[in-house]
Amino acid sequence: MATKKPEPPRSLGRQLNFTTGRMNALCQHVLEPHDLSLPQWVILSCLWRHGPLPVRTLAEFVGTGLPAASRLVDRMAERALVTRRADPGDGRVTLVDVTEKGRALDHLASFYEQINAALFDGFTDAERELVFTLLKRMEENAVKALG
Amino acid sequence: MATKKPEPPRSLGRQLNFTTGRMNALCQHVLEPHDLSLPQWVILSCLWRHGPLPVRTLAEFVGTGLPAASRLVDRMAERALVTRRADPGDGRVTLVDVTEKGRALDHLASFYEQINAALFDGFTDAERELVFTLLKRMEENAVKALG
DNA sequence: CTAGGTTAGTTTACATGTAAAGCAAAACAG
DNA sequence: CTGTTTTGCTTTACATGTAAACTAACCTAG
Repeated sequence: MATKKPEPPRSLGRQLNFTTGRMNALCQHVLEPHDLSLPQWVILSCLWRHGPLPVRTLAEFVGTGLPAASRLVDRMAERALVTRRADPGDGRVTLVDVTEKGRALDHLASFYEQINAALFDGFTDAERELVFTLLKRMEENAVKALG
Repeated sequence: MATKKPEPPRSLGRQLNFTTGRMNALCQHVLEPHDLSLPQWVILSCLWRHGPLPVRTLAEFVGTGLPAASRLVDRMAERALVTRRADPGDGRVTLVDVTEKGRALDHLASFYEQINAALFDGFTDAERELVFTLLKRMEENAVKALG
């Protein structure tokens, strides 16, 4: 009956994207009841621990460009999770701070540990360390290859 | 001078997303001269090796839902890289096939090996195997945690 | 002080992802 | 055969990512 199932080649990119994708799906699944997306949680987790911050700092923390961070802040501000205000010391800087409503979610501050635990289920301590080490080395190789 | 640099916690999700993000940036960088995005390359690489295929099969291969795959095919059809036609045997199915113009790019068929090589630079064979094994186990754990 | 360059942020245009609704064809139950 | 369900795909609405253009504020050289 020839079940047309093209076998994908053994590609690192494929495996990385699939693993990361599944993990992000799991994150979204856990955050959904709280009406938070993963990038929004990252922003909040940054603000919970380090006071008001410039948009640039948030962008670096989230790992995206300024425009993406700016718009994330937009939406979160619309939902009254954060506020914007000009930095009194530097008129260019927009300081983002968390509101009461945003702080009310700070019980999610260590939700990522729950994800770590789920993904690392059955892993030895040495294997967990290895995962971080290997991923970091690949990241550095990618950066190097980008020139 | 207090360089405000919030230290992110040691999060697997963070490391996975950053490593994968860097690698995808590298992929886009390599594909850019050929006017191909990474998902578009994945579709083509599937069509190059296995004849005309239904949209569903492409979606599974790319790792996204049907709507995303359908729209990818849209754009690639606009650029005359692929064609759509109804499956003569099943009127519901849209068969996607690569055009001459699309096939002209098939020298990129093993471009992912170049990415593998760049990311694995300095890795022993055992380490490369380990990366696949560990990533696969995490992926399975994520799927399991999703229920 | 002013001119030019840099920096921070926003806005716009566009590619991609998901979820949910809609549609047409096939499969199935009676 | 007919009515219902399932399946495959598309469409729409929306969140997110990037790149490039634009604005505003700061910095620096003169």
